[in-house]
Amino acid sequence: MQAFDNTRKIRIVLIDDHTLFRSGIKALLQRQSDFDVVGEAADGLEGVKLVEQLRPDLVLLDLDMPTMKGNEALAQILETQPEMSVLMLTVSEDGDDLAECMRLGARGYLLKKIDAEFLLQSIRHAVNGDSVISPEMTGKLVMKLRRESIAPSPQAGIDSLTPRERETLAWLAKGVSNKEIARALNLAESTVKVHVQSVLRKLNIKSRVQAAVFAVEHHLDRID
Amino acid sequence: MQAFDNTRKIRIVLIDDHTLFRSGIKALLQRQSDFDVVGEAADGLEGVKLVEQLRPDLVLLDLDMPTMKGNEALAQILETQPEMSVLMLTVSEDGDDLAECMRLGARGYLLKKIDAEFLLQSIRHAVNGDSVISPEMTGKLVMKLRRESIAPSPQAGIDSLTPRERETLAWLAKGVSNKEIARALNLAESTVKVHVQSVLRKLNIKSRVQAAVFAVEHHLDRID
DNA sequence: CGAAAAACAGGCCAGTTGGCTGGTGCCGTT
DNA sequence: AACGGCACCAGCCAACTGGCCTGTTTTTCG
Repeated sequence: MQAFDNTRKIRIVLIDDHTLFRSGIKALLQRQSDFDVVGEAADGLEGVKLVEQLRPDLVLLDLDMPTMKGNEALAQILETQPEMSVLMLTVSEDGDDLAECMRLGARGYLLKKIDAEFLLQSIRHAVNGDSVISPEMTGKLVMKLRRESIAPSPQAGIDSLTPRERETLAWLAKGVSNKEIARALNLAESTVKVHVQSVLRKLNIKSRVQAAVFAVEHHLDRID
Repeated sequence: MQAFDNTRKIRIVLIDDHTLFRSGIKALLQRQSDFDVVGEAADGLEGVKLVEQLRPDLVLLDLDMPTMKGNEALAQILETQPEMSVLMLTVSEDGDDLAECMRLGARGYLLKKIDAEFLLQSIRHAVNGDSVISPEMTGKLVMKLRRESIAPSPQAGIDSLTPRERETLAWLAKGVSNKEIARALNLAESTVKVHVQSVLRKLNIKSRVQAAVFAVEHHLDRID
């Protein structure tokens, strides 16, 4: 279970745009004999560079930051260091934020309202390779799972859809008619029909109903 | 956040086939001033009856038991008391066990190797409506999520659907035409149309596409 | 039992969809 | 300049859908 060499301190990098918050967390972590905050950054861009330089054992990363959003920073960090333990530490209780970060490969997702002890324990879990999620958010993850538990589908064709086709599909999944989609996208109905046709052909399915189901199952039903 | 009336003790039922284990957990819980173990059972069958009699605030349920498996017991409990907080407490680190229990509606999934403090905290989280999962297992849940997919939604009209209408809806969600549904269910097409009409009316939606999306989002797209 | 609910069936009609052919213009690559 | 990909638009037609009508039979339940 103990995958981490516990004779060495856990080297941590802190990335958050709130200076005061960083100070507090840093003080809290430094009180622990086995933690060492080796660097901090106030935005994603700076943070990514810092992580690449310092190669810490763990990164605490805020989601809502200027210049580079936390999820982008997460993606960049994992691109060069796929095994890095990154714990998201955020105020966002949005299930989509949670899902996106975990899909990207975050080691955990913690809400800022957790208590100190939970944070400390979570960090230790994380460096040992476990995933941690705030209890308030676990339910949302379960919800995602329950919804998405049904789908062996033509995943392949999904990439071949053009932006316009995706957009049309998203509207289609709302259950509206071609005419209404045309009005929404400011197109002729005939154009919408062409797009729908393309979607059906590319996904190798037979009806718009199946297209709608496909869209829902692959989260393509949001219009951005 | 505090959904639970904390002036009252949390009434707990313990279901596990290992007597010694039950005794230990019971002793542990009784040491807490806010916990009260009101009943225990050595197998699922007995446990389900006990839960229906006692209506506790929370159930600790083992997965691996004789006569009735924990997941069956879970399903039976939730059938009569859908809001019951059931925490699975098991040795199984199988991701599929985890996923099945959470899909069925368990409030949490805890490994027996967790420490006492974590169990106590988890119980408190659970009665407050949060979901809890052993950190070692959270990663497996995330894995499931990364492979599968999404969707939130409202509507209580589900209950008003008759069995035949549900069946029709399930077929509808496959994307087939009324004629094909008729063939599948051995009905006249006109009958299928009536059922579809009823579904649209009862769910207060406008098109079969929306009905299909609804079915998928509510897991009504399986034909039993 | 008897009433109510559900399931079944046929038909009518306007509107929509699926599937097709053929056309225009734009853009980036070659 | 030629090419392919994308977005756009028009029109055709058979088939299907949504909505609504009238009924009958079966099931459910007080």
